[in-house]
Amino acid sequence: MAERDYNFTEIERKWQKKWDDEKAYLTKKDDSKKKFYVLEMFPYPSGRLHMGHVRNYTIGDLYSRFLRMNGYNVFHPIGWDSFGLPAENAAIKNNIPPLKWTADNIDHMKQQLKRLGFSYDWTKELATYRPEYYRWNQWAFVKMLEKGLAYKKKALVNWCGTCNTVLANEQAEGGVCWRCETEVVQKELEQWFFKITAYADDLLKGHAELEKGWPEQVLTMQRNWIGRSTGVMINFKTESGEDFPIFTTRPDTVYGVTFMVIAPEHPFLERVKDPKVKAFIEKLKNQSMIDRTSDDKEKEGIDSGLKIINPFNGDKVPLFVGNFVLMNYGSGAIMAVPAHDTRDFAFAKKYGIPVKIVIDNPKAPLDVKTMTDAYVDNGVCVNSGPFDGVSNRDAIEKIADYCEKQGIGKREINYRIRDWGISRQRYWGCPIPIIYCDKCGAVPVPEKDLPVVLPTDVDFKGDSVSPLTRMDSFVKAKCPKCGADARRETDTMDTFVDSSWYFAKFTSPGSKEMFDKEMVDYWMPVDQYIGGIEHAVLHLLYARFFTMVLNDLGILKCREPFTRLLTQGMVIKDGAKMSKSKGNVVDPDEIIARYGADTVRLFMLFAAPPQKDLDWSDKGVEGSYRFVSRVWRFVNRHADKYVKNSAVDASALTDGLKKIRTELHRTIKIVTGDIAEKMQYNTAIARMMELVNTLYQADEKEFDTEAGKKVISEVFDKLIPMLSPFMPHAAEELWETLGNTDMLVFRAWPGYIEELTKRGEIEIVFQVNGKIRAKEMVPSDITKEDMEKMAREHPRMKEITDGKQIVKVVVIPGKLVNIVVK
RNA sequence: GCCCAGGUGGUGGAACUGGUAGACACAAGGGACUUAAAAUCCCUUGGGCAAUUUGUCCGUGCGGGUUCAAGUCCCGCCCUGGGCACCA
Repeated sequence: MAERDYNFTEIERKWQKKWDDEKAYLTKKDDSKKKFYVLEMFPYPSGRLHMGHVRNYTIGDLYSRFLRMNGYNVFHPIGWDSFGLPAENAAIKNNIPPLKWTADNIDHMKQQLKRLGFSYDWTKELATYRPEYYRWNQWAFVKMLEKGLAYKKKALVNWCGTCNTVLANEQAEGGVCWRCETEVVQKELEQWFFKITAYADDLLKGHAELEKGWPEQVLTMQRNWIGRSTGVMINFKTESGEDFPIFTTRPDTVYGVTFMVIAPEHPFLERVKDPKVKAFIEKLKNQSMIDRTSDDKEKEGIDSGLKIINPFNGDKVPLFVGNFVLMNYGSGAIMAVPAHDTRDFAFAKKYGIPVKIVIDNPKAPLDVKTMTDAYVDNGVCVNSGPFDGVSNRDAIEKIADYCEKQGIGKREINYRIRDWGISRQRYWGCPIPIIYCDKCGAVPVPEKDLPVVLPTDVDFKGDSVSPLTRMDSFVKAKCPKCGADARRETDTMDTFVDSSWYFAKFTSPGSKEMFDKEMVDYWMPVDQYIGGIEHAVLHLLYARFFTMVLNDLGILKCREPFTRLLTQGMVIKDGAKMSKSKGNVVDPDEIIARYGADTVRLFMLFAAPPQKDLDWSDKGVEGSYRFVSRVWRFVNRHADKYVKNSAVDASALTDGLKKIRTELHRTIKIVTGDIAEKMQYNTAIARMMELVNTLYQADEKEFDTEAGKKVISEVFDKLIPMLSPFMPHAAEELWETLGNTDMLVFRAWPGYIEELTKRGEIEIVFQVNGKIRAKEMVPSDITKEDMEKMAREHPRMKEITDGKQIVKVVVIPGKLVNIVVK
């Protein structure tokens, strides 16, 4: 048969159109099948797809196609996370309206996704910048307001001077902006917050459900971020008898308090008159958070001159102002026990504060004079009044009990996580549906008036102030309560709000309610979510929070949105993440033009397992192309021998054909396992490459025999469908070449016959004292006894063991014989 | 400092619950085809030593250990990547 060129451009276009025409990926509710929701994190429409996207979506697509072929009703949608700063920055810089910029980018990237042949149900496409989407942001906001889960407060917030907006704590980790890495400063502003702290415990408890399906690392990161700690709020007293509460996790050390430390922002300090202390407080307040909390920063403090009284022993101790105490955790002040806390110890040494031991080491009694560091291990209470002699572990509970009984304190749980600040002083986002009235205050926009539409006829003056603030037509409004003239909120929502529920919206993008109940109940939760690990405490935490809130509102049936999570590695080149600044970006379009989408997809799956970083290699891509071409050539060369559904007569096979058949069935078995259980696509491909190598090495003449034709037909019937999730276009074309009229996308995943996966002959190893001394081919059904006999009689083995005493013989069936001699 | 993950040829990466280390691919070398090149197909390829088939020793970050047998398990260290780090 004449060999055809592998014209991938034409082939790929042809099949993309056919899939479209046949509505191959359209999804419907179907109770006869098990549902499976596969989702990749939706992209921000930055303008062009990058390799990270291609990898992410290829992994999801492979899995979707595989599951579809295995009889699942697969839901695989895609959309656009299309609010956010880049659009606005582009507007300021190039004078393109954000709406146009965004819509154009979406158009372009959509074409790119289509060119890659991903099996999305495009009828479910959504974009967060559309009013019909974000009106539900607003609706949810109002609901949360009603439930007390959204509120406004004046607070110290993270301000990024480059982005000109406030950031949530999760977005300012390490004191820098998550987007542009500018150092974040603290500003006091009126801001809207979501009360994620109310769900801190739920978010932690939910982890139990996720342990099977989420990477341990992500759960750990979330656990650390939430930072639950149990302790006691103890009421110390000021000299004038006022309460001075502090939170501690170590009530067992309360008798060892020799000073207290308070945050510089604490209102309690307003009474300080000493100018030296006041100056110090001002200095600290003006330091950025990164300065104040960076690890190499020395702990600094000053004696405020005020004294605090310990309710346990009446000790009167100095109150210091310290740079390391945080206003927004606990009560903004701490008790300090230098003898048993390393930080307190260092601070006490620096400022000459006494050290008082209250937990002694039973094995080696402590001495204040010779201590060089705090004693932080367990021990026995001393100098602790009625608690002397109690082990400090027990004392923690006993002293907590005592506090509660005496009314000088109570048990409390504190969290590190703070409420989620969602106000952004930017234009290109979802308007916060609030109207400010002088009489009625902040009034939510009534449901019937939603959505508050973001005006698109805006004028960027080139400054970085949100144009909304200057737009009278937007700002001026009537108070929904009293009808008086009022002002609209001009801040927009954090774009992480948009992405906190989009996965559920895919189930019914056009619904009249937030979701179509039937559809959302049917599809949710997402069974397999795929994306980068960088969202571990951002998107993934927010989305869980939102899902819980919507669950409590009765809108969602599930409480956890993502049953399983795969965090895929980055695509790197020359040892670094692909980025414009490093100049190591590879453009997907170029590679598709040169090798075709199937090759790109194959390479993405072959070069590394999904969880690991993937090293881009031009040569490696060529290798993938070579494989696609090898398959192409082989099938075309032997297409004329294909007989559909021909039954192989096992007894009529030559050894060569038998081997091919065994390898075929083995391959199906291994590939199926690699995809379904291990999610290890690189080895699945390697295994198929081996099979193709076997086919090439076979004696071609055999394929012309009757038996040969049947074997080759069986190979095609199974190999080509098996390849189709990896290289869908080429597989369809080859399938059609064979004269088949059905499409592989509707075909079932090939099965295998267990009996046929067993090789007739296997190689076993003979060892002496664990060292390999000989190898032999034997029938695979050889008995243990025969193996041992062969090993003992093998001339080489005899030679080595000759004259030595055989201590023991270990036989592992089908593997090896080890003769142990002395 | 603490908690994870990892360290395997020149390279990316394989190796089931301990049982032939290096699958598959890239690169390199050789051969076939070709006027030539590309493409393609085939072969070799962890290192050392000796050699005719072949034999033999070393080898999965380092040092110990358990075991008939260790990349895999245990103990101690080194390095890389990631997370957490004044949260009281």
